[in-house]
Amino acid sequence: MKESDLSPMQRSGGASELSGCAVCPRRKETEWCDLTAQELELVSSSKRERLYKPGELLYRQGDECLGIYCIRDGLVGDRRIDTDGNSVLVRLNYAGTTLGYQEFLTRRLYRNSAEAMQASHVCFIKRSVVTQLLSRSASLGERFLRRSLRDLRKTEDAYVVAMNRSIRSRLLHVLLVFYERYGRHDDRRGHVLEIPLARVDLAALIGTGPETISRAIRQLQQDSLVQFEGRTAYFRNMDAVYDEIVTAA
Amino acid sequence: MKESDLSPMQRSGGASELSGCAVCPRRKETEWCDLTAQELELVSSSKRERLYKPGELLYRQGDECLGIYCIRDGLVGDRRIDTDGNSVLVRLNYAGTTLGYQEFLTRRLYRNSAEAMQASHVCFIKRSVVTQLLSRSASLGERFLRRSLRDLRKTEDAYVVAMNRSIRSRLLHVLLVFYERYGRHDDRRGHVLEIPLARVDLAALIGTGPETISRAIRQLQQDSLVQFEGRTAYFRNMDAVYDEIVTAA
DNA sequence: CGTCTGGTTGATCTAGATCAACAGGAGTGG
DNA sequence: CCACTCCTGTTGATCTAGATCAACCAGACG
Repeated sequence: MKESDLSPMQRSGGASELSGCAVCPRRKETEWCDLTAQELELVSSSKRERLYKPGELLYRQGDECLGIYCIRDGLVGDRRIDTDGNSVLVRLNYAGTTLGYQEFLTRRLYRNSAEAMQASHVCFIKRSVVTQLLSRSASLGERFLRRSLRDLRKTEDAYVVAMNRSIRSRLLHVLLVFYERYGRHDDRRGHVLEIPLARVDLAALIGTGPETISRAIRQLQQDSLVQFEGRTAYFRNMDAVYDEIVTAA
Repeated sequence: MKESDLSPMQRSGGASELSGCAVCPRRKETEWCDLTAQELELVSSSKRERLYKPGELLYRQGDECLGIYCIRDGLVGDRRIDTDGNSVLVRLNYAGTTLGYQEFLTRRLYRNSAEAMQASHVCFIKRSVVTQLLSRSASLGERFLRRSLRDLRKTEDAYVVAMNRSIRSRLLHVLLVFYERYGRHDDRRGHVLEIPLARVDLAALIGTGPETISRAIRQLQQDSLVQFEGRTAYFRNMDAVYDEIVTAA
């Protein structure tokens, strides 16, 4: 990638219509929720922000961690690629999520790549600033502790699910998770969901290949549980879906 | 289980030859490593300790969390059982590990059962005491943050491995982990390992059934990588083992 | 109008699950 | 001391979910 294509939308800190943590609509959901006005100003004035196109990487597995990323809008996946090229989506990070805090705090190299799954608006706060904040605000550390505990809990659950549920069941599971976040109930069309991922990524998230996902989808349609049209999913029988999640398979 | 068999070895806190956190050989490896003498006395005088036989539970998935457990000696597994009876060993906790901190800090019900995999000597510190310590010692919170980050990292790795390595490869992997902790190099017998788990539990750890483990073991013997005699394993060709771990399969 | 990319389908192969039998202790009780 | 059952582990036979390889199709894009 040449320097010139690097970032048509890149902006540096300071005053810009994109900037201003104080007015960031997501701030209240983040670890930064109880910073003082002064501290916010410190962040606002030093951060960099940027829009990423789908597929672009915020950082690459193995890179050194220079600070912390904060997703203002969009969707970013943690992707791990192992020695034989096998790629797994370890986790999805939604708007309002602080990214890379783990490597930041433990001072290690990034263990996953962070990839924009949708067009995403992301801020970057450099190490020195975060360090300052951590030393000033006692509660910030605690926020990160809670966050880490939550991530641990989720990863543990994902592990158990992966161990003993079928692909079909896991697919239903993630669809349901997506529905809770992005879904709509429309009187005409019923439960509708715009799936935020391409099939390949859906596959990587579940831990399989695109062919298998494709087949699983067809199955769900044949059993008239969920109907698919491109990236749009219609839940035909929500009760049956819930049933199948809690029960075996 | 009748009340009378419950705990022949149970001891209550106070002065006993088992007690005394100040002299606990494991303390330096734990989250409690930099408590003051006074704080240690507080813990020592209020804790309960007990020996658990293999198979016994410290607590049960779904139970309320009343405090924190600390493994002085032995081996304790976090076991998760899902609706259809499928049991998975999510993690192993070695001597010197603080157990149940997650549920303690988030005030939730236990999400896994804690089961002694070997005879284990375990201390219990009740909620009120831990809360006191947390409010006094600033570094204790940070220790738990680091611990949580480490657990997260490990679980994430386990997840990725489970997603794209074969059973055989995963078995080799855990054997190697065990070797690093329990293994010996003997001039006569080479690399020897006393496996700390029964086959069923080895299976639950890897996420399969005992039959499959049995076959995988036989395979490793046929390929003369590892030799087995009951719970003892002899690594015949350590280089080949490492090879297979880093390379594909 | 070719080429590319993302997705679907078909055919085939295999790792691993599942079911069933069995073998060696280890305890228990007569 | 033997007969019994219980428990753990091993083996065999079979079945299937899912991986893998290959072709193909439709829309996007230069």
